[in-house]
Order: sequence, then structure tokens, then C-alpha cells
Amino acid sequence: MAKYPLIKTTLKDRLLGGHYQEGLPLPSEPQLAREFEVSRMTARRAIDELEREGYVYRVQGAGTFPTGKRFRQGMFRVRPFKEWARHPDHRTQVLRAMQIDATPEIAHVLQLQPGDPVMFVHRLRTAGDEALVIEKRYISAAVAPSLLDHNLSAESVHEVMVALGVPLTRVEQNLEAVNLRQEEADLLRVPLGTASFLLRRTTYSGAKRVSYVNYWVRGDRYAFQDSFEP
Amino acid sequence: MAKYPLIKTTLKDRLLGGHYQEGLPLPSEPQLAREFEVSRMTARRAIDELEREGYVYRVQGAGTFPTGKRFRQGMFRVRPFKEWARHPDHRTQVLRAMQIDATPEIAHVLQLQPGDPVMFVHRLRTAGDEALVIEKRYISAAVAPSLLDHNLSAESVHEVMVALGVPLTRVEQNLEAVNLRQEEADLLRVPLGTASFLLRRTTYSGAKRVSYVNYWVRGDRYAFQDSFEP
DNA sequence: CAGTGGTCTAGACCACTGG
DNA sequence: CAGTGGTCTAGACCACTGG
Repeated sequence: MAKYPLIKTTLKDRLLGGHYQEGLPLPSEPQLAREFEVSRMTARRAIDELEREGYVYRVQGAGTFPTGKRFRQGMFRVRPFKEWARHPDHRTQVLRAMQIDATPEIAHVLQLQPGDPVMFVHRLRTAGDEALVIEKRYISAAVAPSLLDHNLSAESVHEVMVALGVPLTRVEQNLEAVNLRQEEADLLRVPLGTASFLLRRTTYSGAKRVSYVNYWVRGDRYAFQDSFEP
Repeated sequence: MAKYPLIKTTLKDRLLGGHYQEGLPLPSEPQLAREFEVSRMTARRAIDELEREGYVYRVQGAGTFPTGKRFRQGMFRVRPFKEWARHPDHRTQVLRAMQIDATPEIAHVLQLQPGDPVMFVHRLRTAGDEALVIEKRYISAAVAPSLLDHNLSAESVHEVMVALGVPLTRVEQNLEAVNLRQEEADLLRVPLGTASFLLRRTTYSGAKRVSYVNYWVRGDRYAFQDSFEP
């Protein structure tokens, strides 16, 4: 039996049991290695998996921290629809567009420091009289300081950023199926718990992560289609 | 600059460039370590990330293999049964495998007449002790009359059909998010109404539709991942 | 059997954090 | 500055594959 799964489940139990306080680091890697009587590399391996599963995040030089509960349960992403704005029936409504202080979680995803300024854009996309997509987007304020001067109900954030000299060079995305919580269900005007896509996207400009987006997409009104020749 | 990102991008370029043949293993970890003049652990680190991003998969004792291009196309990616079956933890349970009369809906999708004979295969895929995927598949009896003679808990339907002289030439697929009904929720052992993916596939052999499949995939245990350079 | 990936060790040096 | 995570080395033994 390998050692790292035991370390991993032990740490997960402690995290879920609240043994490690939010905002305070876990024991350091050398400490955990001593506690479990393994090498540091083996302790790291367990933490690697916890980080990938979203239980903790690491800050070089500072430590490894528990991820806030709300982000472990509800990390959500979105898919941008390029042609959305062109369709005459389609509208984009800006619910909020403001500068906020990066939470530790957002800071981690965007490779910033907690408290650094971040642009938050909350939008709702509708087709006819149906609300189809909720978007929550976080962008490093440093890379696009004038973002909020633009009309975000008409312009694509991606296009604005390209115009600001921040080309999009890479996208990572992840698609899940989730039951809608009250806030999203209300916005989409469907019952609590309705099945929805949750698309999460991280975009890069060079090696720098510049944008993090969560899209909730109505699962009964939108389908991803594909065809190919094997 | 760390070494493993360079190894990773080099291997990715080779994979996308077709330098490594499908079905054949990549150079072994010790070989890659020698080629890039790093320790095996560092070579592994690069391969770890490629595996997580879906470019390769590993089989202990056998090697590291390129993931077929066709399964990475489009917005989402589906692991072929063949790979599923290779994982030691994964099992496929045949719930039903029988000939039935085509319902009007099935007949329509498969371009048959209602009442025409159709093979129905109902399977459940599990990983460890968790049920992850329900499969309901309908195949024209005319194109694969001996299908049910095969061991469908071990063999891929696709492979059997190729062996029977029915090559798969085209796939159309559609992904939705749905709330599970009682029957599916019971099989997956989750509460009624849990959000799930519903993946529908129609496969063609030439111009003829030969197979129609519905997969219900647990939305909380399976995520479709993708990354690309725009 | 030789070769493969899976795991692990006991170090090392580095960049970075925060007092 | 001491302590942290990030990376890397040069081994080792293991389970497993496939001929």
C-alpha cells in the first residue's frame, strides 16, 4: 500500500473536520513529512492531489492554506459565446461590474496576492425572454485597468482585452453538471436544483493567468454538440 | 526556468505533430530522462501533466500511450470504452443485453421501421465501488446479428462491430445536463434529481446509422476537461 | 525474463514570504 | 533573517506487462 493516499485522506479528514483554521497555513511540508515519517516528496505528493481537488492552495514562501468552503463546493466556469451579441434576439445584461479585492481563492487562481485589485463582472445572457447563461468573471486589474470604462453589455471582454494589448494565448476549461443553487436558479428563473452546466475557464496571456470565469448554462436549453470522423 | 515545462511542451508538440504512433508507447521514462538529461522524476513530472490534460495515458508494466486524437476533438472529450476497461479499478456490468422491437423513437433515430429488431445493451460502469456511467445502447440487429454472443462486460461494442465488418465512420454527439430520474438515480446511487450529464451519440457506418447510445454520467464525479490555444 | 510505470528516499539549491 | 513551497537529483525496490 502506498503511503501518500493515507496522508491524503488523513489531511482531507482534518480539513473537512475543521482542524485547520481558514486563513492559517497547514503544517509545513517538512513538518508533515516528519509527522507521517515519510520524505518531503511523498508528503508533497499527497498535498499535490489535495490542491488539484481544490481542498488547499499553496503560496510559495508562505505556506499551504485550506480553500474556503464555498469555493470547494461551488467552483463554476463559463463558456463565452462569440456570436451571442450578434444575434438580434440576444441580450447581455450587466448585473455588476466593479473593482474588488481579490479573495485568497481568486488570488490563487489568478496568481495574485489576496487583496490585490480584481475586476469583477457579473452578467446575464438572455435570448428572447429567457435567461440562459450567468457569468461571473474575475480579471487581474493590473492587466486591464480601464476595463470598466467599456460597455460590457455590448462588448466581449475578450475583445476588449485584446484591444488593451492583452492577447489571449491559452484557455483551460472544465465542464461539470450541477444542481442550481437558489441564487442562480432565481436569475435563470428555474426551480431550485435544476440541472445546469457549470463551465469554468482560466485564460492565459503568455504564462500569466489573466481571467477566471464561471458560467452557469441552462442544461435544458443549451446542448454541446460535436461530430467527427474517427 | 524549470525543466519539466520544456519537456512537456516538447512532448506535446510531438504528440500533436503525430511523431508518436497511436497504439505504440512513447519512449519509456528512463529513455526520456536520458534524452532530456534529467532525472526520471523530472521526466515523470512532465508526463504527469500530459496525462492529466488528456494527451497520454499510462499502463503500468506496458508503457505510456498517446490518447487518440479523435477523442480530444470538439469541446468535450469522452474516454473510449477500451481505455476505461484497461484501468484496473474499472468494471463494466451488463444489466441487460437482448433483442427488442424498435420503438418509434428508436426506429426513427436508426432509420428503421417500428417493430424492426434492435439489439439493446444496458450497462453500468463503475470505478472502485462507485457507479459512474449508465449506458443504454441500441443497435440495428441487421448489421450485427451476433452481437449478443460476445462478452459485453469485457469487450467494447465498437470493437465487436469492427470485427463484424461494420466499421465506425462517423459520430454525432450531443451533451446535455439533466436531473436524474428515479431509475438512473437508483443505479448511480445518488438522490433523485441529482444533476447529471446526458451524452447522446449516433454512430454511422457509411451513410447508415448503426448505433444510438445514451450515457448518463455523474456530474459530480466526472468533468470534461479541455485546453487549447486559440 | 527484461522492461515498464508506481512509489519512495534523503538529500540539495532556489525563489519567495514575512517579520 | 528563518521558514516556506518549487524544483531537481541519483539512486532504490516494487507490481505489472508481455514475449
